[in-house]
Amino acid sequence: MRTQTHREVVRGTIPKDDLDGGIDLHRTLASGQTYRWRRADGDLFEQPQRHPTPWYETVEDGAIIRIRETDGALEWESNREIESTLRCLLRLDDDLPTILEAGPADPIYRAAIADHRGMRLVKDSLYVGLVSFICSTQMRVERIHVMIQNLMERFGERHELAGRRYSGFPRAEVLAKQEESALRACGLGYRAPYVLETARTIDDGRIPLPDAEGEPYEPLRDRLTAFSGVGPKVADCALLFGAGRLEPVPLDRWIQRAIADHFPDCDRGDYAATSQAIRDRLGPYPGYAQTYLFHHLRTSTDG
DNA sequence: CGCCAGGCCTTAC
DNA sequence: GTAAGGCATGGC
Repeated sequence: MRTQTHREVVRGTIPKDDLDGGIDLHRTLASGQTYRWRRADGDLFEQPQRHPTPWYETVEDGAIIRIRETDGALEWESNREIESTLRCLLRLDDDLPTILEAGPADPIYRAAIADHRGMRLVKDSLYVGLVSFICSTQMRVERIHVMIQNLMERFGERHELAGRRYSGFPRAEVLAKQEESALRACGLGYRAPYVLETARTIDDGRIPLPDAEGEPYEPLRDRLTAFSGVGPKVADCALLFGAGRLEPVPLDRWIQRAIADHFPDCDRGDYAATSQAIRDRLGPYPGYAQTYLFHHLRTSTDG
């Protein structure tokens, strides 16, 4: 696989004053929404101590992306202009205070938004979301990150900028050509055949990736479950963190626990009905509320 | 050792 | 249609 070498480093800054509610990169990129970022100093999940933060790095559509927080701005470096890309990927145009204030009055939700200021939702892509969350089943966030980083390093498009190497998220047509054993070697375990089958299904066009912006949410979620390894929960995550839909409330173990403890009236027995009940309960931006609850419960329980 | 992790698939009724 | 079992793997 050839490495694309880029010569010119392009830089820019986005003042935090331009972002309603600011941004906290650690909370946004290490909260189990996206697994395609690494941190230049090592462990993505370690709390960065001071500003400027270490660089967070990934590749998007042929563009290397390096970002960090300073006291007053979001700084970026790349091989080209990427501000509009960043605005999309990190949802920088979302009005965080308005969105979060519109959530429910319940104390657990209010505690969640008070403790994690600046956490934004991300928007990878439907494809990246599907592959990432097929890998997520019965797996801890930190280990999903290892799996996806392995896939990127072994099968992603390679780039070089200023002497540093970067890998993109592997394309479906590349994954489709691999052997199952090669995916197992990335640590995917029993999810390897699911990722392989989904990549092949997309690559050969058996099931086209739907346009996730122009269709009603629930039929869309049900359609995605046609992909191997994709049930309602994985489909919800792919739509929320990949496709930019804000309706889904993925029901994982943590959220099911939160429903039992804090919203017991929303437990309707099966996934679709419970999901709709909690969605109606969480206000106009259910996906945002869910993500704050998930991150809050997960980080306050296991430390 | 057993239990858990951003569940899904297959099989049995 | 719903209910069990199986599934890889590492951390605790």
